[in-house]
Amino acid sequence: MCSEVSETAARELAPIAHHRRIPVGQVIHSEHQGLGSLAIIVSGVVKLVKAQRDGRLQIVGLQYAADFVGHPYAAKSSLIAEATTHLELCCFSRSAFETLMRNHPTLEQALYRRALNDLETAREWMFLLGRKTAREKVASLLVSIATRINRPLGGVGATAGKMALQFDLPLSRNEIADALGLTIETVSREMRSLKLAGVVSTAGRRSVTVLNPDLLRTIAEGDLD
Amino acid sequence: MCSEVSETAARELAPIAHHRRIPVGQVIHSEHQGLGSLAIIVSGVVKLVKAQRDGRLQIVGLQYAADFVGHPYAAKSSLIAEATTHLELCCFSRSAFETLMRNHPTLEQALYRRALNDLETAREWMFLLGRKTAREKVASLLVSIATRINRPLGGVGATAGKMALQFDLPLSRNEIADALGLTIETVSREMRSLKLAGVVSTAGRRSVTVLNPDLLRTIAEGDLD
DNA sequence: CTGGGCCTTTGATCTAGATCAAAGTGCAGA
DNA sequence: TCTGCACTTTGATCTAGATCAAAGGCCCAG
Repeated sequence: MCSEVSETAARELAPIAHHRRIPVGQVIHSEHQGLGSLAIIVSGVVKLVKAQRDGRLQIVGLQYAADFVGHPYAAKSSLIAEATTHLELCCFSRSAFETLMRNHPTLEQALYRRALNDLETAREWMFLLGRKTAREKVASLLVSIATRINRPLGGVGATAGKMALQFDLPLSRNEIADALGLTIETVSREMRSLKLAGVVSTAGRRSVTVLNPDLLRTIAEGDLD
Repeated sequence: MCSEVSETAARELAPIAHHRRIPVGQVIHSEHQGLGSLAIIVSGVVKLVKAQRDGRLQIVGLQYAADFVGHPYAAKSSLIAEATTHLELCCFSRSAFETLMRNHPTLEQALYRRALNDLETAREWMFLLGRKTAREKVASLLVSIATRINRPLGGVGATAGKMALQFDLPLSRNEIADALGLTIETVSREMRSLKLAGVVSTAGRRSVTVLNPDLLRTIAEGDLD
């Protein structure tokens, strides 16, 4: 059930893997004593948070099923990784994994490509944080979540750009605010505005239905208003 | 004169490298027709820009001497890379470099580490864009530039955290604004404020002298205001 | 099924930084 | 050395989103 990272290397990966279940809110690894392990997410969502002494927070990454959490070789990284939903992980000891990596170029290359993807995603988000309006930010997050939340292990490029039309937010309003560089009040108001515009509807605290995916994407891209 | 990327692989790298001089403002590669080449910066500064149809810009990365521009394997990346100063590059054809990479794990690993560094830097910047005040942003950029601008090829970890006390900004006010998610007027006002506070002084449009590096760093970290 | 805490929404007001508008001023070219 | 203009500074005003404040309402424990 674990992996699908690479082809032949997967066989050697399996023996050193172990499965873990993690409750909401638990910290996977924090600061640089993230010593422990590397992991692939089997199900659930992990947020990567950068925090400052004074309490300011910024979510700098969301990892979904099939994504990696933690980086081999990475020295520092002052990040906290925390489960935002119930989580199933497939964990590897860092040292065992790095050893394996050195012997399997395909594995190393797969990880390298993931790092490049993460970098691209981070830079996309930099544009959002620096230049988008609150409304565009909220719409963008919804598109991003809808596009990634239901993609199962394996379907990396296949279902590209396909939005889920109904899903549960993996984040609280507070976490959404910390992902978008906004306050929770502004997030709430922009959600309402999108509902009034008939773009989405909600039920309970977490459930979202996308009524007009094209419009949602248009708003997210800033091609409107 | 080119490289110092890795140890033994450097010998094979040299033959496929060629040197290029680039004037200010020239685009190195753009969108995904960045077909051309990968490059190591010998001297000068490159900005990585993400742009939207409506003209909004965000600088999502600055690359200095010894840094790589362009990523092997990278499929997409809707980025524009442009020289913000006069530039000397050491270029490699993408295909030749990738072939070489496949045969030299040390090279691949070196690139992987660079990608992880870029990722860490991008996430640091996400915090800045999402959660710092204008004053903190400007101070942070000055610290960042002062720390990197004079570090020559090779001195990666050695001079870590050491700020140059006098340097020329590699960016115009407009570029600074696009890096920080601000307007040029706000940048100007915050610069003045830092000058009035005796933290820095300026001469001409580009030259900056850091009068109080500790205070500058403290302001950047948000431990003060 | 029911009470209460906590997350969320909604409203009123404030403000950091944007926008609009005019002067300066460094600097490349004549 | 001088001149033109793009870049930058400075000032006045506006506004998107923050902050402050007060209900609601979801959801879990009992």
